[in-house]
Amino acid sequence: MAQISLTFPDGSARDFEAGITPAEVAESIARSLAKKAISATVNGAHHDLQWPIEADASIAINTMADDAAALELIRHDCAHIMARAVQSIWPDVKVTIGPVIDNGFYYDFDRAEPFTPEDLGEIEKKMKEIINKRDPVTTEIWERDRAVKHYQANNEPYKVELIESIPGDEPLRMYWHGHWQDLCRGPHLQHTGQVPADAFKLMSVAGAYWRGDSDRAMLQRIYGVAFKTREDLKAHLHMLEEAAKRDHRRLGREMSLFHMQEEAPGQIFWHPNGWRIYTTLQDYMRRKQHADGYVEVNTPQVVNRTLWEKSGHWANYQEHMFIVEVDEDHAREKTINALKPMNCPCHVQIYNDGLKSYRDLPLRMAEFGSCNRYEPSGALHGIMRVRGFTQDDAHIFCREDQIEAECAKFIEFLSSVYSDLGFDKFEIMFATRPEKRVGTEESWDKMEAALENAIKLTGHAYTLDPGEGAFYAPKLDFKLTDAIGRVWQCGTFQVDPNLPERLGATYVGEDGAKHRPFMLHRACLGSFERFIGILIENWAGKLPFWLAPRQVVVASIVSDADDYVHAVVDRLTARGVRAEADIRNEKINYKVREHSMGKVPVILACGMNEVADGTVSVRRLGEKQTSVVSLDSVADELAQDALPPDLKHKSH
RNA sequence: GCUGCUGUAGCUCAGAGGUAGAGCACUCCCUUGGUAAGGGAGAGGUCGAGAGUUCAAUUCUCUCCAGCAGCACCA
Repeated sequence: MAQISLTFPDGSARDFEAGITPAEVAESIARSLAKKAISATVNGAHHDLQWPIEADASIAINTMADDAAALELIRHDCAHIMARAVQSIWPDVKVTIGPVIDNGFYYDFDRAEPFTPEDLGEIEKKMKEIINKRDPVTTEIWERDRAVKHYQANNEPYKVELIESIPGDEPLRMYWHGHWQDLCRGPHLQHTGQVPADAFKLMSVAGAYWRGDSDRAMLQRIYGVAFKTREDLKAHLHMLEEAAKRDHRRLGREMSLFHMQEEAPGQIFWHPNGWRIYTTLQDYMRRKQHADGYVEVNTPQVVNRTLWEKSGHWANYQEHMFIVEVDEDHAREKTINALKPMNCPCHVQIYNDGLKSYRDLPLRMAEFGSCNRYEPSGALHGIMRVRGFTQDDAHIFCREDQIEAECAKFIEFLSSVYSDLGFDKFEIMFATRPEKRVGTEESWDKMEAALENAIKLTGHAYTLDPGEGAFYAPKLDFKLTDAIGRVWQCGTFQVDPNLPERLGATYVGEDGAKHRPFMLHRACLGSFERFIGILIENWAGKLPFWLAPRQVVVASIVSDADDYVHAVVDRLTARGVRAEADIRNEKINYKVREHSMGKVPVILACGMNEVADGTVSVRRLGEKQTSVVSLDSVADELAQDALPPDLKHKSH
């Protein structure tokens, strides 16, 4: 037997016979280690204890103390145990795949009847039984024909299809959890009892297409979460509750920001409070863009189909457009229009009106463009994914040699906006030429180099996203991270040589000849609607003072202070602070509770002491402490707080 | 769009084959209270829409609409 040398984490090495398994290695070190072992890391790869090692390697034996390995195995074994439980309750259910995902796992089943919430409880119970059996997990490599025949005989067509899609030179690995068998690349735990029986929970069942293809069968996917300990599970469930409390749909209702109703699906009825956030944000963006050299325009909502035919939207985007047919009696025919789903074709119309010189470039044309897209009903989600929205859209018309500078300028712009809005962390995805594309290699080289150099110029890190560019040019996507670690793609910067071509945009160059400009599509927030949703969830409704729809409530403690309350409100209003009076016949406790729950950042309480001294009692949201301060200094402080960040920077 | 679930008062939800109930919110009265719910009274609903079964439907069935979760989509 050949000898191999295995190197341990402490740097020591020992010789073993080739073909030894990590389980045997662990056994040779200590009995107790062999019992505790769950898997091995061999040459950096996650390795089953039962897989033989044939050559020299580095090896580490993993136990439950190794978080990454432990969680992966627990979740993966949980998926198998769930599938086994399902098949033991309903033997005719067909199994497919069951991978590990963030915090848990899922498994897709084919079953005629839907799983109900009660079914999930029953499955959980069965899973616990299986875990308590401590059935050994075993594995074998099978010949392809044998595996196919096996699954054909067992009426598991999805497994047959899976096998057929695995390349011929890859070994097919089978796993058994007790008598239950599954095709799986592994690794797995040693026995089912290593899965903590009190640290998993089946969460939900939902449809999912077989192989992610909407033309294929709809399967039933059961989602579960699994952890090492019951405490971890409880912490996770608690976190989900906290996340649900930030849900912008819930906060939108509680704070009376907006509502939606079924006569206008996917469109928003903005209430005064919500619209104040919207206009404050829009005013801010307008100032920022103006300061950055943009001109602002506005273009039509309803545009004849002929323009969409020219732009290519009619051919490529029609199913997402609201079509408006106007029956013009006198014309004896219908005029077909579409609500604009994007602003770009209209911006080219403004560009095309009159001759443009190279001296006009770069021309940065911005519009808070209201767009309508007929999104599939299942895609709608609160104000985050809607059918009517407004983009902070702009198109920069420029020469090819200006792309790099414009791109760098935009990255700086976006970085400053995100930081003003409370997002310090964002990521740049650089999407390069896809397989199906138009244009010469030389032009792709230039466009990609321009974007890459621009990023480098700004000193930001970026992630390459190969092959994900548009068919005509590369692009950058900007993803920000919110307060609870979720990632949102909002900003985008897209080079476009295509649309100017289609719509015949030109400029007169230094040589007196006509040239084709490039068009750079760019957005920072994406859509105001979605971005406000993100802001609400990021701040859990407690928006920074300058963005808060209701900034100050001045509350009377006794009604003799009512006149003073009004005077305080007037004083603050004059200083640009959004202040309102609460002189209702309620106790101060009641008022404090209500406005705290309404997420009003500052409550100023006024009783007879304050009236006498010309002071107010200040209570800031989230703080129990109050302080009595002179009205003059509070007015100064709040007036300063109410300034949007761009104006604040100036005044310092 | 697909699969499943849901739709009852402004909100959160209970309910039953015989045309509905709670808490909070709302209105009025009492109370003037010092930092997260003072007390009392009152008003408020075509039970998502349409059709069917039935003596009778908000309840059962079907269709549609909308919402929720996930999938697919996001040129």
